[in-house]
Amino acid sequence: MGQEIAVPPLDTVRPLVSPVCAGMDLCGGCEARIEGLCAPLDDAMLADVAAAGENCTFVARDPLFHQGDEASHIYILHNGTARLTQLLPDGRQAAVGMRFGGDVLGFTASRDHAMGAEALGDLTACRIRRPELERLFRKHPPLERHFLDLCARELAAAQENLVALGRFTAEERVAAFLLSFIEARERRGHAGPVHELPATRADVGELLGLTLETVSRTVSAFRRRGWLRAPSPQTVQLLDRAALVQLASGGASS
Amino acid sequence: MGQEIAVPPLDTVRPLVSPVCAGMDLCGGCEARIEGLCAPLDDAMLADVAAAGENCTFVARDPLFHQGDEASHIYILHNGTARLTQLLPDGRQAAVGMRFGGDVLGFTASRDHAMGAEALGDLTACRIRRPELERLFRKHPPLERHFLDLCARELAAAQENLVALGRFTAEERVAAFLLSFIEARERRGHAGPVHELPATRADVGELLGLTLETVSRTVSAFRRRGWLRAPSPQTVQLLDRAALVQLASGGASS
DNA sequence: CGGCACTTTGATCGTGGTCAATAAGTGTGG
DNA sequence: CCACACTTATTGACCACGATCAAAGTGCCG
Repeated sequence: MGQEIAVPPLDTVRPLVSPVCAGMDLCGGCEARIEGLCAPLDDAMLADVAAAGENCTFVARDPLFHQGDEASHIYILHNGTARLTQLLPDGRQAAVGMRFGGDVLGFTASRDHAMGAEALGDLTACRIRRPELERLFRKHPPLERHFLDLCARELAAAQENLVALGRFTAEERVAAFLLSFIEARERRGHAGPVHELPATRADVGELLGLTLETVSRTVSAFRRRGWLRAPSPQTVQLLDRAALVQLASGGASS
Repeated sequence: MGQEIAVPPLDTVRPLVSPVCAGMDLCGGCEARIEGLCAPLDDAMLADVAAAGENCTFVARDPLFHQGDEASHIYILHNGTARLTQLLPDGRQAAVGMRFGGDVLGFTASRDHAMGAEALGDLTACRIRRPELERLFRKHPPLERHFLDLCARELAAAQENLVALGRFTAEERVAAFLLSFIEARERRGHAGPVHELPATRADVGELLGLTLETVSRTVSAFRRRGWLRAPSPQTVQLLDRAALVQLASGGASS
């Protein structure tokens, strides 16, 4: 937003799983401190935020909150992965995104959560009551500005995803997902060439508007083309990132 | 956001074309003053905002700004309709949403606009330079809060649309579009049973991730079922709103 | 009247969904 | 240690929704 804040440089693909500016460590102990990303947050403020937060832990498939619950807290993820989902009246389920250490969840303008959040694997977070957050906003105006930046970035990410869901083929979506996921992990310091995928094929399908079979077939196709290895179904290693980037960006030269 | 602000009551469908809380008149002369919607904005602040704005007018298909342009201004729409679009490298185009009087366009955290905006028909707006907006934020902290609310609502709307694009059938999308569009117009005081649609079938298709032929066929199907009338291709009148709502909400009982 | 942009409708095709069978992995209890 | 149940992944066969290609039809403006 204001102040000519630079967009992180390593964003080669649309942020399909998590907004760009994640990883601004709001209350210490987050898995990744990303330096120089957004507004510099001063230590006194961070200490206040940390003091206001209540730590909590979750295991795989624990809900952080349910769709329809009153939005009484916001959550700041420390370690682990979560996903945001919405359930339709007839039982169809869609996922809106994945969130990682440093991301903020459950910050909404409406009284209730329009979507639920659940942990994918072990997860630690801290949560802050909404009235407490309002108090922090009043005490530290830059914090409110920080949330405005966060919100604007999440919005931009969601709008890019709209384009992907509206116009991308299955292969383009899976490529975009893999790249976006791996970049989000790398940005948080997970360097290894082999990446653990904390989501089932069904989870990925819900995120991309595809069925689990299509996700499986598409990953297999990428494997056959030598674009990636999958030592196990839950791990991936990219072998030809350029080919995937080409696909994932709505490739001009296909 | 904070302060227990009520979500507008007349929202029966997901806001597919425009975020819920549009229509908060930021600089006078807007086609619709919507009372009591969000934070009450005090007159001195509104006067300052109005003074900072520069009025501008557009005709059909004029660009307000292009994808990739530097985000030097934000735009507050007064009258008319605009749409946000993104062009993919290979020429595919997607639309992210439609915007109406009272909506804010072009407010982004990155230096450049990730998407373009164009007028659909005659349009009046006022634009404010970013540095000027920053100055207003400092002078009127509630204005910054107002933008945070706006942004959070736009985010929620975009995320709902993600679910629609990921999981809805063609008929569900078209139904959701028609309802959302008509509700947005009604909320701005356009009461009549017959609504002018300032978008071609191709425009609607780009918004919904469908082709123009599918949009046309779907509208025809609704017409045959007696759910709507279309005195001309560019006008619609709903005859059975309940049936459309049923479809558009991801109907449990189909 | 001609030209043009948009819409409608039809015919056909293809991507991705659905249904189903098998395989592989994981944890539990005998 | 293996048998068993259970979850997840993979692959195949088939199908359907919506895309694509094509041809009229309609309204508007010069």
